[in-house]
Amino acid sequence: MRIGIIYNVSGHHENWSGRALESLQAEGLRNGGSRRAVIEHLGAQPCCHSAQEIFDDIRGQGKRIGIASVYRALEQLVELDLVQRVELGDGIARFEPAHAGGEHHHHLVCDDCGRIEPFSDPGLEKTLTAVAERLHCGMRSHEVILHGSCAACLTAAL
Amino acid sequence: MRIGIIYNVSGHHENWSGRALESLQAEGLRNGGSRRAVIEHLGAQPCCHSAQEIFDDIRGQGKRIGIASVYRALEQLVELDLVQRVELGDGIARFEPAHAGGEHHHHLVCDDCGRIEPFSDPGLEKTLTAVAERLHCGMRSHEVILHGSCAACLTAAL
DNA sequence: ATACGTGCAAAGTATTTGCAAACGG
DNA sequence: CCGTTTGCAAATACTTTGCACGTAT
Repeated sequence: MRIGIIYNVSGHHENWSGRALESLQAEGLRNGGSRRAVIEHLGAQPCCHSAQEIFDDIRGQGKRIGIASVYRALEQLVELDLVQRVELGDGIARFEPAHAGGEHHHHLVCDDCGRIEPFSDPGLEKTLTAVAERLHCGMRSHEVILHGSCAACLTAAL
Repeated sequence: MRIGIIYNVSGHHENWSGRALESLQAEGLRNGGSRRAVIEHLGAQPCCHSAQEIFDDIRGQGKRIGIASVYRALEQLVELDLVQRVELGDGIARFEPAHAGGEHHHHLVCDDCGRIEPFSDPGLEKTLTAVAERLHCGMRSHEVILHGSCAACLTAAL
């Protein structure tokens, strides 16, 4: 099944791109066109996208870029904790800006229509922190995936 | 990084294999040697394994099996909700018996040593149910992945 | 000037598919 | 028997790597 995207969460960080570019500069990395294009693309997205989607979109803007550069940029950004890599169960890795504060979101995958719906829940975050505490593990990130039917498919099934 | 396994959760369902074989029979499916071998292997494992690991283990017992049969069996079992497919962030799909009752577990991935530690938490399950309720989604399964350091690596780092 | 960044093409893995032979009921 | 299941090999899909050339600093 093809997995698509539903944009329901509007609050993506306004200036994640700027922060990311600064972080790279602080690392002594240069500012070539491809990595910058990937960062700008990610910063404009409210939810996760695959390397292929990012590549296609950037090419669609008429820019010349290779898919290898997309993967290389993503790898570096993940390494610096600026990007979170997400695997939702269809064998394709997706990537989205990692937000430092409480703007974290998770994903609901609709097994009927394949769409991805982001959601967030403060109680869930608190519970996860408590669980990590109990396990005595140094939790650096976490990821929750709900599988089922999205609200739209549930309604349509009536 | 290579991801390995830590076996810390002992309570895997005693007779999952039997139930799975019955379900297949009820579906009118036949009982060939390869699918049965995959089911018996899964039933004996406390945590998730990749298709390649399952294949290697079955071959190691001297049985003749093709990796395509492993993938085909897993696909059917996932379809019937007898097996849960899990992706932990390294691009390899893993599979484990899906337990109907409350014996569900989740995964802590140690980013230092690569091991996978299963854990369970009743409070977490309740929170997830509540979240699904609030989202009005028909939740059929869910998956939580914690990334960080396992207790052993935290201790070693002192 | 020099080391890092990039595009392309080739290689590497994980997974799926085609097919003829083997097998279960 | 007849349709399912299987092993093998080939094909596919996603991702990584090698390398020569371009570019930022």
